[in-house]
Amino acid sequence: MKIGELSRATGTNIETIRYYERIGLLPAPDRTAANYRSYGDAHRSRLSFVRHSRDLGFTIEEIRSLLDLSDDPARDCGEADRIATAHLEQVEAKIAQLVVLRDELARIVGRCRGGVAADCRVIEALGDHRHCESQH
Amino acid sequence: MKIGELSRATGTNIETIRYYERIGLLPAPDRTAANYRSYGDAHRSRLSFVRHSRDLGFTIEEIRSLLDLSDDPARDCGEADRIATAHLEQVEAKIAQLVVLRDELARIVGRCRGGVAADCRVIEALGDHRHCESQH
DNA sequence: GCTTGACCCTGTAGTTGCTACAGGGTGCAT
DNA sequence: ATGCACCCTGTAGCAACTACAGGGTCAAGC
Ligand SMILES: [Zn+2]
Ligand SMILES: [Zn+2]
Ligand SMILES: [Zn+2]
Ligand SMILES: [Zn+2]
Repeated sequence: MKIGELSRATGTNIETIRYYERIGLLPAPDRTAANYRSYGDAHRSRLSFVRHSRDLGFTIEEIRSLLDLSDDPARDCGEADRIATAHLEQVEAKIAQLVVLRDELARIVGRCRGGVAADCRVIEALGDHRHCESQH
Repeated sequence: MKIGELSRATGTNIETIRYYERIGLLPAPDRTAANYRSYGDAHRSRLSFVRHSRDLGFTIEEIRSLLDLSDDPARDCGEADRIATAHLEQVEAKIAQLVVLRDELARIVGRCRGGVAADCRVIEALGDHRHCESQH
């Protein structure tokens, strides 16, 4: 499989595939006589793992650890659990933070009654946190 | 006011203040004989506006537009409203996306029963989106 | 046999919003 | 005069890509 096929098979940008190779997330594949990268099924499933994990929000370093783990099938899977649980907690924290932001923004947007910038409640609210009802 | 005082007054890193000046978000202040930046109240309130807007998640370019608007008090404030409303919608979209992610992650994490990596349901789920119940 | 177009290669620079130096100058107290 | 806190410029780093520039390869069609 050439890089374009792998790209289509996994929905990954070609430049991203080369990037993953450069940072050591994907192993360097064999090359054809013309120096083209030549991938097999193992590459495809490894890249799918990476993309799916990225889609779920894991960082590259987290994925690196998860790949190390799955490369070593006899190891205890506790670390995978820890990484995934920590990530879940981060997502929850991020949601909580965005919800506070959303409520504050909705309050701010709702105050605009039109008119000139000098009288705009939106601009006033952005200039002074004391108009806010939440910490953020 | 020297840059350190402005930094303390607004809770902004000194390097960040210089960065904002470099990208044209804050006007270059006067300098003392020793070439130190010297700020006044107008700078302080402009920087507060910037920081507060950043805390609310606006991008630098959005803040640039908002500042242009507030520099021109006779202009109609409709654009401020549009920027803030668009940003609110983005925050809502991001929350919705993270909620989907959180639910999927919670499902994945909940499936780990311990044991070796070869049998881990977390690693299995990360490798194959077909185990997922949502699009993400 | 020669061109056209799709594909591939390397290497580098750009994105966002900062943050962290390195290597130097200034100002005040002891 | 020497320490220390503070200031200056300029550059490089972070995450995770993305976008070229400038070149090579290969099969199809004329
Ligand atoms: Zn308004
Ligand atoms: Zn606020
Ligand atoms: Zn497990
Ligand atoms: Zn999935």
